[in-house]
Amino acid sequence: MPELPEVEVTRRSFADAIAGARVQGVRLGKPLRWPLGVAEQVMLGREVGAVTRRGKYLWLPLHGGGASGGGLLLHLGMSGSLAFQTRPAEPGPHDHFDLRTSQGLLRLNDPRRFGAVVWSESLEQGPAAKLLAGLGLEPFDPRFDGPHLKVGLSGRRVAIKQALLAGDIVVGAGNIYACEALFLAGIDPRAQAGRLSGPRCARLAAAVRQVLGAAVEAGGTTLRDFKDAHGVAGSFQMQAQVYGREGESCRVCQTPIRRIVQGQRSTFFCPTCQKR
DNA sequence: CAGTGGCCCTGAGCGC
DNA sequence: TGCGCTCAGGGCCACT
Repeated sequence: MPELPEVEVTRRSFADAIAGARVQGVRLGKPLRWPLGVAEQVMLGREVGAVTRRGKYLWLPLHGGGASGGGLLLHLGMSGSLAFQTRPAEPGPHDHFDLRTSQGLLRLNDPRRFGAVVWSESLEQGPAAKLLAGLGLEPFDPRFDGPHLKVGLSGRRVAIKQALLAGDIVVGAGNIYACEALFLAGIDPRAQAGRLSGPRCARLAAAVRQVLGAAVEAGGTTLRDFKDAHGVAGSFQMQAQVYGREGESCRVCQTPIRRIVQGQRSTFFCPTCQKR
């Protein structure tokens, strides 16, 4: 479900509300992708700091407790969402992590359980460091531009769509936004990554930033169940040009949108507007 | 080292 | 109504 925009929208929706809260307890449901890796006792009484995001991960620093550092690294996987409630409901069958605090309950709901909540001593060490190590630049980092993309893609024989999705050059463009960015840039998703010209790399870098930025502003994409931490749905799906539109006509040239499979993921594109 | 595919799970939708 | 199949917004890891 959540790509960078959904994760960012989620972050913004509860960061202020939880900042400064004291941890009062933890509840675990079924196992997520990895074990939490810390005893509840370690977190009790700690103060929640400023929630940050790196790629599709959220970092929830937990200060104090004598031992100083530490925090929780969260990932929403394919079907995860966070809710922050001041009047907590009973946990449902897919509520697999609760952080009870003095200012409300942060709850992870994740039917497929590809998501994760992992304790780490800091972002720079422990499990967090390892998980974030291979990530590319943030799309809104000024260093992410055409030349950076060109260098990252050089020598790669995979299709540009798969190279974007890999996240080691630029993070955050998942299956929806990779398709949308390639449409916006007029690039065929099957084009060989390492063969993209400088100008096309520049166009693609701009398109990635534009699509992700627009999606954040629209509150993310709600295909079926994405909601922010206060239960608000996104609306970017309304402006999707290609994703999920197989057989429908291109909004620019009326050619039917095609769906193909790349690396076991669906790709949607306009065979007329997007060129190799 | 780049590239490929399996796998971790549950639920929805569809054809029969 | 029920069954079996396919597909779904991610990404780690083993293997070639």
